[in-house]
Amino acid sequence: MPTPAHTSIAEIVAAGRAILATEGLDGLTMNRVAEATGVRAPSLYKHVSNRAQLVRLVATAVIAEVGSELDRAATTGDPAGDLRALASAMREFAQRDPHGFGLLFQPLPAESSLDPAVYAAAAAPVLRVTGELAGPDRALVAARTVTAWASGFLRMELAGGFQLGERVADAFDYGIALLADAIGAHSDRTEHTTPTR
Amino acid sequence: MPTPAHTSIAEIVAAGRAILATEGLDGLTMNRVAEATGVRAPSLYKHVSNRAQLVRLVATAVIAEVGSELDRAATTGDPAGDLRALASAMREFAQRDPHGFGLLFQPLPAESSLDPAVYAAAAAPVLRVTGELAGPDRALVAARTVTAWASGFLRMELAGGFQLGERVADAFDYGIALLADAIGAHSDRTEHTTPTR
DNA sequence: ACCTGAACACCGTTCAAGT
DNA sequence: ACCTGAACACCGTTCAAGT
Repeated sequence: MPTPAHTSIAEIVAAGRAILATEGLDGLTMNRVAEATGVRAPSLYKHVSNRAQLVRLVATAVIAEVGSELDRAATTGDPAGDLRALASAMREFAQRDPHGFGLLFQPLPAESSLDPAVYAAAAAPVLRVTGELAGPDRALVAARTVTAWASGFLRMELAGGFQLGERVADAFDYGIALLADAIGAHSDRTEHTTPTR
Repeated sequence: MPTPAHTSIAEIVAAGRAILATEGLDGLTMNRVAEATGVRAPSLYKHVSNRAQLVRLVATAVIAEVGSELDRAATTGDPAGDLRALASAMREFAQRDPHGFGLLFQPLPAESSLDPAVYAAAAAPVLRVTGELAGPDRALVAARTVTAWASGFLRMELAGGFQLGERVADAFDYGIALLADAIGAHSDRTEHTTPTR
């Protein structure tokens, strides 16, 4: 007589997501997840192949969350204002859930990267706004520039990497204003003589 | 009769640094370091207080290396060219030693951050170049913007985070050209009516 | 078909005992 | 004063045995 499942992949990932937020990546152990799902550790292997895959699924869940918050944030109407709103939304996420944010762009065990569809959905609001600012041909390179800057800034901030004085918030404001201005100025939409060298 | 030391803190950190490069952070175990220094794992605790401190010392060594490479890179004469050279030097380091690079800005066990003097030395060449581009008042915020962008970009690249097509190198070139232009344009040195809003 | 306890190889770390 | 083996509590993971 088959035993009914006491847990599920969805419950396991949700438990892992919660444990990551409260206890960090080191606290995300198979035993801890098993305890949270009311099962023993070996049973988890009926649902995930190993801890690395579980971590990858949790990271995908985090990316989906960030994407939906970005989606809600970019509603200013003004593209430059939207870009600022996107950056602020990322910063709020990072400060609310530093462990979750820390899992983004973690060089995960090379085998397989994250679900491309989830990745694309999270990138969509950024691409939409940079497209409005820079035009369609430069939307992607501009989105990569903004995402790289924001993720790098926030990671440095969370890691305590700004040690040389001055207010960190000033550097954040400077950075996003600089990027919004420059990306708009380099648009292929408003001008056709491009000022690149 | 006292036993002479078979190893030293310098040898331990150097061994850890080499193991990090070849086997990654997960491979940097106390046993592995002990083996490389010709000693048993418990003996390491006469020289470091725990693995977290050893990892922190290795991270400090990595930062020092990056700093010295940045120092050698910024020799173009032209500030914008120097900024590009700094970014390229960081990219070359990241590609040559992804595990070492990955340890930069890792949210380390909060207790103590890295040695501020080493950190300041590594930041110095970036600050010098951004100072030439943006003027002394904006040198720090500009340096933070460039460092955030470069570290975020390279981390995303190493993590396989650029999944939406187009050449990654194009996005890198776009980003550094945009930053060099914009930081120069926002200088408090060449103009006194600042175009910030 | 899923769950379990027992087992294995590995961690980091402590500590009494050696020299 | 430093090094060692033995031990402890913990990992991730496998597997035969239960239902």
